[in-house]
Amino acid sequence: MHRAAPPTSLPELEARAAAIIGLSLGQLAADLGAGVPTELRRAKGWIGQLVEAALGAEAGSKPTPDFEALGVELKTIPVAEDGRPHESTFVCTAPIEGAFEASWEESRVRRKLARVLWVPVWGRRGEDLATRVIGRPRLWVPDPQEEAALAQDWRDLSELIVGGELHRIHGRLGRVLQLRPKGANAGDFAWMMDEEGEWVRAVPYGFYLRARFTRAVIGRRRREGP
DNA sequence: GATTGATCATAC
DNA sequence: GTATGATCAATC
Repeated sequence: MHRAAPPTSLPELEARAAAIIGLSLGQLAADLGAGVPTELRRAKGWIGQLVEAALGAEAGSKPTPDFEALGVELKTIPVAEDGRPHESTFVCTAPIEGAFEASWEESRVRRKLARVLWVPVWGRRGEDLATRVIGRPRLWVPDPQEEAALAQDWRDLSELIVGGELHRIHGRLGRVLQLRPKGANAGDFAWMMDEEGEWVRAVPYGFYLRARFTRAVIGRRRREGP
């Protein structure tokens, strides 16, 4: 797949993102010389990777922002016709004992979400990938209220991990941020410390943004379609 | 229909 | 295995 060179400025990135509004994923893939998977079930990250290539995000698996020089993270988000997100948004894996983060300010969640370029993609579940359409991008910097909500959830949830209260962790906790499994499958595990300080096998967790939070974020001052 | 727990692909 | 990119599918 052809990959654009990284944008050198924020206006350049925003111009590129604006230039692909209204394109179908089929058109975008063709422009980049890429094929279109027949089912997303076997290619869950494909849309994100396609938009990365189109906008010139760095490839690879580095724990750095997609647009490193600009400090911008790219997130595609599947949305319905009314602009509401269909899904939660993965942020990062949760820290395990031995690599926990002492403060919200130093957390990966905060760094990841410092500046996010949201690219909505219209489509219905099960819809042919090629016919889904790129929506209007939004550059998001959390406002003080949003950051406060994120920080509180992060602290509450991190406390459970650091305190080893693993049995209390489930997806219903958190107003805007939640902890959910993030692994290859149910057999996947991580070594974590329980309340007694014993190392135990536990499912690896990840932080996710709730869909209703993302909806509020990308819906700020929305006057037109996504 | 929304949500939670489970799952899929790829790079290094 | 850990990071990246997320959505699936059973259940509420």
